[in-house]
This record gives sequence, structure tokens and C-alpha cells, in this order.
Amino acid sequence: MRTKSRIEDVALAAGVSTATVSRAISQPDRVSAKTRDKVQAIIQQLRYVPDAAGRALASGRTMTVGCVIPTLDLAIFARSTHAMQLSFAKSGYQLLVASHNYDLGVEVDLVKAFQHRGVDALVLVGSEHHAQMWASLKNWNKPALLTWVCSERLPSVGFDNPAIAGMATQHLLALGHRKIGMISGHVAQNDRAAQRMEGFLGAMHAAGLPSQDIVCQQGLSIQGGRMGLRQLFANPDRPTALLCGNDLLAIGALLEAQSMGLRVPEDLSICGIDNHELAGEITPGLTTISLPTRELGHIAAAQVLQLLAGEPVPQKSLLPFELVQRGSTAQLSS
Amino acid sequence: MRTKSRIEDVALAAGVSTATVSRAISQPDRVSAKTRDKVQAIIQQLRYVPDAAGRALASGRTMTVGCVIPTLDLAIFARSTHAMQLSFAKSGYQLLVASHNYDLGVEVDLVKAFQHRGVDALVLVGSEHHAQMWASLKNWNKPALLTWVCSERLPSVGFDNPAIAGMATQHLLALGHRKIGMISGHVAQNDRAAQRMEGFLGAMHAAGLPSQDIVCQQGLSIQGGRMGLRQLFANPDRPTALLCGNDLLAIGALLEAQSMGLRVPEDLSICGIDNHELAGEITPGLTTISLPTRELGHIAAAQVLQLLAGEPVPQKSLLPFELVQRGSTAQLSS
DNA sequence: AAATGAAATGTAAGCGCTTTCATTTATTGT
DNA sequence: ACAATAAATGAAAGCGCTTACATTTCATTT
Repeated sequence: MRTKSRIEDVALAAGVSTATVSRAISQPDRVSAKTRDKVQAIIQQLRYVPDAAGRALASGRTMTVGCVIPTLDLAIFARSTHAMQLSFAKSGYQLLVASHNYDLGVEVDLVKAFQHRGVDALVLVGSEHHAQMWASLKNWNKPALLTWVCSERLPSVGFDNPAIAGMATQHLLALGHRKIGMISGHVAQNDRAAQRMEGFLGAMHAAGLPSQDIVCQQGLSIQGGRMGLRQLFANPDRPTALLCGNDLLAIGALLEAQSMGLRVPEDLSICGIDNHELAGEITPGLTTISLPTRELGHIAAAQVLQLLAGEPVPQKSLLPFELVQRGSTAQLSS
Repeated sequence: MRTKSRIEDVALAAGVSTATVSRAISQPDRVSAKTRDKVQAIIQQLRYVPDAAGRALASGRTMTVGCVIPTLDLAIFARSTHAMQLSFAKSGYQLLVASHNYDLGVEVDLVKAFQHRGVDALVLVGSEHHAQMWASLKNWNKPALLTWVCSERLPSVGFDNPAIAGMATQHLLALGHRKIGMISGHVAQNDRAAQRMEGFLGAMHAAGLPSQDIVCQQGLSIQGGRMGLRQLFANPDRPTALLCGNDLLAIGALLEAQSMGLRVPEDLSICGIDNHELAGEITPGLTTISLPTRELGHIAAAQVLQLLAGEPVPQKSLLPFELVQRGSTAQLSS
């Protein structure tokens, strides 16, 4: 007994040509109801499943989409990526995921690997990329989508990152704070971090406040947050409020502040970004900006599917976000 | 200008047959040094990259490995999976990842999808699976590996989960605790959780201690830990120590205990499993069992590669683990 | 009922590569 | 130097599928 049945076996058993079987599978409306049913029955009976490689070679499509992200270690990426995967699966597409750990050089290789693998579309994070990546994308006439940012160069679905940081900064300003510091992620290979820092500096400037020596960069982790806090508090002119590039940084800063004997929010207000699972669990609860990461994944997938179908998509899709006020921020005590 | 060069273009330019080019690429030692160099040069020049689909169709190999995991939301899986990905990439294999959220029925579908996609090997988590999955695996003569557990049915690389829980329980017993409760993950579709619970109950039994009404099951999250603690403390005969199925549960339990006014570890010792990034950050630090998750990924990949090469691998590879003592556990105060 | 066009189906040519088998070329022993 | 053997190469047959194009069938119209 042959382990695997081929399209020819189905065709023979159904008394039709392989072309008809192929159509019955991928374009059911191009086949009469009668033959369609007959073919379907045989397919069931033979447990026939089309071979992906044969199909890919003949059609030029692999039914796979490549997704290159900075890291899976951050819950936000894990979540949005998973949402994408689910959406794609519903349409018969497989999502391939690879991460580069914030090394845009590695990203180039991953993108190329996906292209050679024959993915039908690519989903990337951020708008800042290696020149070589843009080149690879240019010589590649298949859809690509940017996420987490909005960009001019490619269709994108994401956030207005400067506005996110701006909203958080406004919140701190509205509480009366004037000496506000920021612990940012490293901006070098991370434009989301850069944009958030920019948003912060912009808001400070608009408020006529100085923005020197009040920003530091750290890895996006709790440890980074701890180190950032120590760094900022080494300065004699200590801030009364802190914006952090993400919640992990904020939690680290909060923990470090507490272990230094500072009271949060009485002595120091802290605001994060992302609304991480932990944000509501720690004491005090972390004020942060909530981002619809799952939705980001679903919408990104939907747009890629549209592009694959040859339909146009909006150049930019910006998702809403909102401030979640918890206990870590409070009115400046005079 | 043709966008993509094919093997024939290379063959023509190099003045050899396509067969030679093919060999120069995948079996360099079957080709004379001279031709090999010439072909290599042309390949560089033409930026030729073999087409994956054509290659897969002709060779029957796709150079992809499928990995089906419960979830990416848990850092441990994210980390071990990423390690696997890196190891595979070094050998030219692409790792495809899919998650089923602890639904073994979904797992069946994912496995089938991967098989149809033509992956060369499969990596799964756990030893307990749907009968249909075992059936699918049986009719599939390619390597499969089980991880996180040790199993008789397939080569496996993982942990002795009962022993992990046993070690943690011993630690609590050694501190003088006799009333020890456990907050476990749901064991229904999760044999790792089941094995850890089993290890706990076994250790308790061996110590001649009762094991009724001291175990509860919760989702593997901070919220689950909180709810688990409340559940266990609803019992009038409150435990003095707690083992949690993973660190997220433990952290939830710890936070909830603190918000109930309990002192940890004075009133309650808490021990987790996994050594999550947070374990060392919270106050008090969480005593837990550290597992080499990255190594798990690397070893799993190495073994799959061996299997793909037709070499034998040990039926079971058990990785070491160790107790990390922090502030959340202490001698029972009489 | 014949003519017409649309719908359904079949024919067959690849998609880009690997690999068996036959052939040629280099290497070795005597 | 000449077999005899090994190494290197080439020719060509697919791998399993899709799809352009040709052909047949069916429903309409007049």
C-alpha cells in the first residue's frame, strides 16, 4: 500500500482528470456540483492531502507568511504574533516566525532566508531597517507589511509611538510634575524606543521644561529598569516622576526605588507603557498605557491577506491606546 | 533581466551540467576542487539561491522542522523554542512553531498541518497526547522528538518532572513544614503539571503526611496563583508552606498572601518552579527550581539533527536542575 | 432544430530541482 | 605503457502539482 496518495490517484478513482481534481480543491466553483461532490468523496476516502512542495512549485505560492520580530521574550510580541498566527491559520496560511534580538543585521539574513524559502508575504516590525533589507524587499514583488509603527515606505499597522509617550508624559505633567526623567530602551536598533523617547522629549519641550540629563537607555528588562533608576538618581537633581519605555523597565524602576527606601508614588511617580500582565499585580499598581496588541496581530494578518488577494489596503492603520491609571502615579506633593 | 536565476543558468555559465551544480552545492566532496570553485564563483556572481520548493519536491526534504508547543506566553517555552531555532538555523533548517494553548485536540491538527507541509521532523512537548496524534505519527516515517518529559514511546529530552517537584517538596519538608499545600497548573491536558503534582504527592506520602485537600489547580498565571492561595486558605487548616506548579503561580500566591496581610516567609513559605526572570526581583525573592531551558532547546535540536542524519540518539536525555534558595522559604516557626 | 455562447472538462507543458544510471576522465598497480 | 579501478561528470527522468489552451458538453436564443 502506497503511503501517500497523489492527485492522480484521486483523478483515477473519481474518473476525472487531475486538472479537475485540482480545481475541485482550490476553485470549487469552477467545477460542477456533481463532480465536486464525487471528487470530495474520493478525497475523503483516500485521505488525500495535496503535497505542499508540488503545489508550491507549480503555483509559485507557498501559503506561508514570514514574520520577523525583535524577540519573543517580550510578552507583547508573543501575543501579537500569536494573534497573527491564528488569523492566518483560518485562511490556510502558515505563519513562520523568526527573531533577531534587535540586531538589524541579523534581520537582513532572516528576511532573505524567508524570501528564499518562498514565503508569500512578509511582516516586519518597525520602520527603521538595514539598507540591505530595503534592497531585498525592493527586488521582491510580494506584499510586505510593517507593524508597531506607521511608515511611508510600506503599508503599516501600528501605533503612533511618539503620541503614546506624549500621552504618558502629559499625564505626569497634569499631576504637577516638572522634573520628569525617562528610562528608555536602547534606541540604536529600535525605532519604537526612539519614537517613544522623541515623544517624551517633545512633550517636555512643549511644556517648556528642560530635557537634559533626564533620559537614560537600558535593556528592556526588569534589571534594566533597576539600573536606569540608579543612574537617574545618581544625579543630585532627582526627578519626581519617571516615564519608562515599557512596563518591564517601569517595574524594575519601581522595585529598585522601593528597595532604596523611596515611596511610590509619594516620592516618585512611575509610568510605564504596554500594560503588561504584571502591571496590575504589583504594589502599587503600575500606571501605564494599554495597547491592543492582539488586535494589532489580527489586523496585520487581515491586511496581509487583503494584499495577497490583490486588494488595496490603507497605507497606515493606527490603533488606539489608552492610559490605565493605577497607584504608581500621583499628584506631586509640594 | 530575469529576477531569479535557476540552477540551469548557473550550469550554463559555469559550463557544466545542472547535476554538477546541484552536487557542488549539496555534496561538495563529490565534485573536483576545480569545478567546485568555478561553480561557487558563478553562484556568487549570479546571486543564485536554490528554490526551496523545487528542492523539496525533488529531494523529498524541506529542511524544515515543526515544533508544536502549548503556548508562547510562558517565558520558558519562548526561551527553549528560541534556542532550538538558533541551533537549527546553524544547520540550515528552519524551525516552524505553532501553539495549541493546552488543547490536545488542536495539537492533532497542528501536527497534521506540519506533516502535510512536509516538515522533516517534529518536536513536541509532553508525553501525553491525543490518540489521533499517535496515529498520525505512526503513519509518518520521519523523526519525532518529545521534550520537557521523558517517555518510552519516542526519544525524549526533558526533565524528571516528578523529581523536580520532589526536590522542592523535600526542601519544604527539610525546613520543618508538615502542612504543605500545592497550587498546580491544570493537569487535564498537561502532563508536566500532572507529573509535578504526582511528585509532590509522592514526597508527601513518603514523609507519611496527608495529602488531602491540599492541592488545587489553576491556570498558569499570576491571577491563578492569587486564586489558588485564596482557595487553599479558605480551608480552616491552613498550610504553612506552599509549592506552586510554576513561578507565575508562586508569584501570584505570594502577592495575594501579602495583600492578605500574611508575612512571607514567616507565616507562609512559598516555593515555585522554573526560575522565572521575576523570581529574583520580587520581595522576598522566590525560592524555586532552576531549569536549563535554553540547553533543553539546544539539545533537542542536536538530537533531531542526529535523527535526521540517520544516527541513533539516546531514548531519554534527562537534564539536571537545581534548587535556588531565596527569601520566600524559611524554617517553620514553631 | 440549428446556431451560439458559456460552462465544464481534458490535455499536456512545465515549475526548479535531485538523482540514478551511463559515460567519460583521472588514478593506480604491474 | 596498459589494464583495471575509482572519481568526476552528464543525460534525462521524474518529484506532485497547477494552469493555459483546446476540446467537449450544456443551456439559450432565434
